[in-house]
Amino acid sequence: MTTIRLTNSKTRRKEDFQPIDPSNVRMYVCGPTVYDRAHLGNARPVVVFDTLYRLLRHVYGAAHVTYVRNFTDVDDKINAEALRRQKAGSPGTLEDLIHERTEETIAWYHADMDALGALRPNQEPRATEFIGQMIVMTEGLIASGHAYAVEGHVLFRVRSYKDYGKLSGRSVDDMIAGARVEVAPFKEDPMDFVLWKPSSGEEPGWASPWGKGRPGWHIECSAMAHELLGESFDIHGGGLDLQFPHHENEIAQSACAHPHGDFAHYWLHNEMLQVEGKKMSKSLGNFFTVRDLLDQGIPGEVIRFVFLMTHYRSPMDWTAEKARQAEATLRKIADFLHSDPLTQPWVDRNSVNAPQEVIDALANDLNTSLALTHLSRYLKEGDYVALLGSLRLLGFYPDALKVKFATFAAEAHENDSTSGYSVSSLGLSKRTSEILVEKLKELTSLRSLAMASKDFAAVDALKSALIAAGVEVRMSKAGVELVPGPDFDPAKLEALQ
RNA sequence: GGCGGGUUGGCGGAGAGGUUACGCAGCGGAUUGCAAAUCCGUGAAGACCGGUUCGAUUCCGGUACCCGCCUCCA
Repeated sequence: MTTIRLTNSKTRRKEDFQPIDPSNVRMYVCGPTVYDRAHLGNARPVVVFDTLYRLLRHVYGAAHVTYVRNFTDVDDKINAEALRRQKAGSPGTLEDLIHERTEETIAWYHADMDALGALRPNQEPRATEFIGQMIVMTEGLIASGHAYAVEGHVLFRVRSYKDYGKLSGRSVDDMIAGARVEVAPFKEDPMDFVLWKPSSGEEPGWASPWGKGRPGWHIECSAMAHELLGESFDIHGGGLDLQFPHHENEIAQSACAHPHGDFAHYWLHNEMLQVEGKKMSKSLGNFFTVRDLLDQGIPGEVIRFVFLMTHYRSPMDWTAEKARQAEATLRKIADFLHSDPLTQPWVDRNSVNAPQEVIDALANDLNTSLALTHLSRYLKEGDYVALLGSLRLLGFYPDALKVKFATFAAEAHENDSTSGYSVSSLGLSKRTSEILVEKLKELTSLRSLAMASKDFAAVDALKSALIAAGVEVRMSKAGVELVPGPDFDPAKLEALQ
């Protein structure tokens, strides 16, 4: 069996992955706060852990992996948006409006992440469905002396957990020395963090032993991971920015609440995303969502491919140039997949496996970049089976690639014995195809005239016009081919009429 | 200030203690009415200083620079 090796943030080492129970490998990944469309940075951990999920399913069997990713639907930004809508006259209670907002955001999230080829996790719990468990856990922490209630708040007593700071390599004393946070006066220790806080009149809240309130951010993941995966599970993932304080606090809560378990055995953190060399931020004006890219016509497969080009523990720079390269490669792959079926070996697409070297690349701490290198080689060598298996493992669907990326080609060919036209059309309208064929005929006849007269002016004029419309023009002894490229604009083509 | 990560050829980006990464771009050639596409070939690297070693871009230490986190942003 393939041994998966993963860099464990907990030990700062690359380790052999040994599941607690190979018949039920369990992974928890911190999901989004559902207050708005997912931005591109949100998508990186989704693709990273989707890749790991697919690898785990490959190695242990699809039925033996449980992947949980939460939706954080308790949040000040959600409340603020709901309140804004209420004040703008939307009907319904504040709770209704909050629910409406989170439902709509979750639907967007699903649509956007589906477009990236990410499998849905086995479970996607929402914080609001686990408030009871959070309260029970908080009560337990108070009872065992790890937390204290004060002024409607419940705070975790950081000093009560000796390993606090171990995951992120920080000491409580150092952090206090360098702290820039304003400290609430009722905290015993400046680093103590909130498990429960009171809700004011217009904020959503739940009844609790400490009055009407809502949970702190960190407790939800501890409570849901415990409920769905148990006291100990295998992998906990998320973005590097969550390592501190979020994951540190999760560990502290869980370890103290469930002293017999040891929470997550392997912690994985993906590095952050940049855009054209800079941090993506609203203030720099380089902030965009996954939906923005999709709407610009950049397919999800391109986004996924660009992500996979960079190792997950390196910062990834999103650039237009990378998107261009990724798209060019996907087009080549699609053209190859779309080539004459008779030249390709017959395989059952749904069962073909990736070559071992691709599995090995992923098993070596998710070396997706190396996996893509292998993939390019299969393309170059025309190894249909290896390519198909690799695409599947990496989360690309051959049929979708063909529809989105395979070239439409209108081709006129002639030789001594035959001449004719062939059209292969995917994803273009009938009208566009017809115009393309018309232009092809026109170009072909102009060209034969020019070949005799040696006056190529008319041919070149038509050729330039086609190129301007984003259509690649290929002329050879065998005939003429028109291939709409990435910049193809049907409107410009039609204007040539 | 504290903590963590990084620095590979024009650009992107891997592996491996000694032997070509690879992709894009470039250059040369084949091909073409001209191009495009395709194919063939090709130059170019390991921030800096020191150590370990027969040998380091790869291991260890230091320096410089860059990035992130410490602010309920993945």
